[in-house]
Amino acid sequence: MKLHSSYTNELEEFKPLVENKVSMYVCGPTVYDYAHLGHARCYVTWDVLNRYLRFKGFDVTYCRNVTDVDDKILKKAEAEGKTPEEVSQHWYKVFNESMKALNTLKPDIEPFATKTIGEMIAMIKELIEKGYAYEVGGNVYFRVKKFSEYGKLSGQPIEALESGARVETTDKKEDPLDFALWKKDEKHGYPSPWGRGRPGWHIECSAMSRKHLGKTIDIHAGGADLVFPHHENEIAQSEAANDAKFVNYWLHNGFVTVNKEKMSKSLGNFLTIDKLLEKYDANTIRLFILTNHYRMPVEFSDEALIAAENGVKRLMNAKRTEIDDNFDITQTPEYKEFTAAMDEDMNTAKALAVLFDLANKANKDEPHAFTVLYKLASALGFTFDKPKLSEEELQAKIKQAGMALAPLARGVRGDSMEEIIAVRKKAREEKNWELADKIRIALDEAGIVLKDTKEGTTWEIK
RNA sequence: GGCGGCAUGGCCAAGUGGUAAGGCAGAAGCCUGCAAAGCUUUUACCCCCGGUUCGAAUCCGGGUGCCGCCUCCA
Repeated sequence: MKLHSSYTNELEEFKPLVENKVSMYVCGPTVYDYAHLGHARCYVTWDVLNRYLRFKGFDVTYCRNVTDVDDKILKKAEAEGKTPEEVSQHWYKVFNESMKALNTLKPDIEPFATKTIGEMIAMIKELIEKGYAYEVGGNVYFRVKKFSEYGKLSGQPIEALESGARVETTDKKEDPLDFALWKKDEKHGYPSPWGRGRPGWHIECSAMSRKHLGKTIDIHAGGADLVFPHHENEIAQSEAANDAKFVNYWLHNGFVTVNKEKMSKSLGNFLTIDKLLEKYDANTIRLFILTNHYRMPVEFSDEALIAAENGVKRLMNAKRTEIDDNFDITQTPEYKEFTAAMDEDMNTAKALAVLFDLANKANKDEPHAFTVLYKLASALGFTFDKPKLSEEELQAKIKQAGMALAPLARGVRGDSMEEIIAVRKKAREEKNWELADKIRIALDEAGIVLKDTKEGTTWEIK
């Protein structure tokens, strides 16, 4: 499999450190607000990588952190009169629900920053001992110029960074480029050798990654906006502290855009996952995301989501057969096309074309086509399960239709689908098309779709 | 200003040297009592100008337009 490394800016053959095992770290959310479509894109993209590597037989350890110590959390807590813990716990729960609703696999390890403070402090101490960091009045900074390879990920010459660096008037830093490892904070801080304070954002990932996955890992992924400074700084911290290469494959996803502009909190042009899920299901959002290559920008629009929704219908409407687990899909040309596409830096657009091809074949009764479709689509995180309705919800729908029908057809009580279909069948046999159509419309309005086939009439929930 | 990316039919998009996958939308036909679903058919001078080549959407040079990062940000 080839992956695009942000580090070399080239496609590279993926070779894990340990054969068949993959360690993968994805920068997780700062939990203080709703996640939006941009976040969904990120986490769905890496969910697909995670799933696909497993599908290929790799033993993946997927770690995605939760940043629960941050200025924004403190600010929110203050504004709402809550503790920072209450705020982060609440929004973590919301985030989790969104991820579940999007049908992403739960990471194997989901470390919290607040539970890794000890490791962060230890790492900062190591950096100070090695001369890569220094303390000034309760703050600790990383000495950027000391790390000679600084800028290698973002491709920025150090001079360029220097001229653009922000100089704060109150700053006690030796150099404007230096960034904080530890910030003094008497009020909400944690005890440390430098007094009470909080960790800087970058050290969190370095420490959590080392704690859970080791000094050198296979894959580190995240949004393209994290390249600089976040990932650049992670490299500096980790490699300076560990004397070892930090990450073998740096992977970055592109943004979701609105009117060609990046969707972001600050621009206010975002759509939360919550809101989105009210209108579109997880498959639709996933198809919308996977239609584009993960490194390219994706332009959001309702038109695009509706197109994705219709595409999902095509997949879901494929003629279903029993899944034959004994059938070896790896010998099929479709499997080969699919994996060839995915192996080429996750060419999901091409992989999707194979899925549509399989749907067409299933509809033409090609044997095993649905089995292959089901398995390949599942590898991308699509689900063929219908949204589950409780018995009560289903009864409510049937009753709604039954009530609408009662005045039209004597004897219809609307107790069961069998009864309603039988009434319609009789109407059709009597060529009473008007009644037959009204029954179909009433059911449709209640969210139940009828399909007339040679074998008889079937129904399903919309 | 520094670094990086993108420009393919109405919309989305694949495609890195041999005359353009796929999806959505549209049109026509089949099927159907009518539908829905499905099946079949159907629309491209690949941003512009040069160059290399027998041959370029694909390589090189020069333009034009758009976007991202350089500050918290997926």
